[in-house]
Amino acid sequence: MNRSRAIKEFKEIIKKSGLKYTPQREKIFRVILSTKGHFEIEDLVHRIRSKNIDVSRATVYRTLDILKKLGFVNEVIKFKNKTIYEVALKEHHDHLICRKCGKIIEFHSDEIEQLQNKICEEYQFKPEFHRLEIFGLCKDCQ
Amino acid sequence: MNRSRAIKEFKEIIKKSGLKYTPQREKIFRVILSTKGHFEIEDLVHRIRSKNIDVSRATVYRTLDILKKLGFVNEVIKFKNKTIYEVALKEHHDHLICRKCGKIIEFHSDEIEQLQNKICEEYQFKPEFHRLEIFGLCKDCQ
DNA sequence: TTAACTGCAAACCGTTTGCACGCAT
DNA sequence: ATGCGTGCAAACGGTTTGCAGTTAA
Repeated sequence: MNRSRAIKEFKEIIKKSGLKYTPQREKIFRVILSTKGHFEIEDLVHRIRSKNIDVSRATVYRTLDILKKLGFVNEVIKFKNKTIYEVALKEHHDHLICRKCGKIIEFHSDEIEQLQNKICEEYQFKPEFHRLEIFGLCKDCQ
Repeated sequence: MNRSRAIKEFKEIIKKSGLKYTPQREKIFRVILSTKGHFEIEDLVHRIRSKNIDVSRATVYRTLDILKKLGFVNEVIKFKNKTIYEVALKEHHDHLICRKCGKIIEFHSDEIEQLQNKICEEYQFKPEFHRLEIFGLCKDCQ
């Protein structure tokens, strides 16, 4: 999905949810869309500050919460007490996380997804979403 | 592994690591071993308090850190800014987490593990440990 | 008009840390 | 003897919240 399409959809969905479409929310979402890969909220706040966009920290936190609930971002992991997010516009994937340099590599495996579904059936568990993180050393850090 | 065997091993390994085997550390480890399933540190502190064991909160945190480094406990997930641990005496497994009632169901799949290894090879990534969490609704909450 | 939203600063809460004293080795 | 470990209380840092003023609908 491209950027302007995403913003349009954000606007529609936010209104459909009975929420207000404010300049702050759009600005925050735009900055997030210009992010490649993963981000944490404090980085987002700093990026916003450096662009002289006047949105308060509190609003950033509150907006992230909405974006998460509406499915525009995913919470990837809590790392050292900070929450790391990603834009949810791409296909589902999982993560290889280098515990030395912190690099995050994305991958996807249909086979693993299928096995997960099989397991959920066994336990009569209704899966909604999942997270698979493999920690270790990347090529460069070994 | 049974409890007294685990404590003995803890004692050996902690000394081998050049650390001191203190009464506090043993007491904390005993309380953890008497835990079934998963726990969070504040619960642990309260359990310890209720048994009139005099160990400070700071020492509990510091000991958990050691236990984690030595592999006696695993950090399962950070949930609502709290860290959830589990005793690492059983075989590796993954988790189905009910987002309504919070129940955690454990499962294991050799097939998934093998696929993970295959993926790591592809990326020349050296895996050390992983976490697979499937969120959804358990049998009772659907 | 009015319910939602925002900015601010203070509060929150899990976790970490500096320091003086204590104890395992 | 000595250096690691402990308890205490204060600090930390990410996140949340109460409130008074503002704004989208």
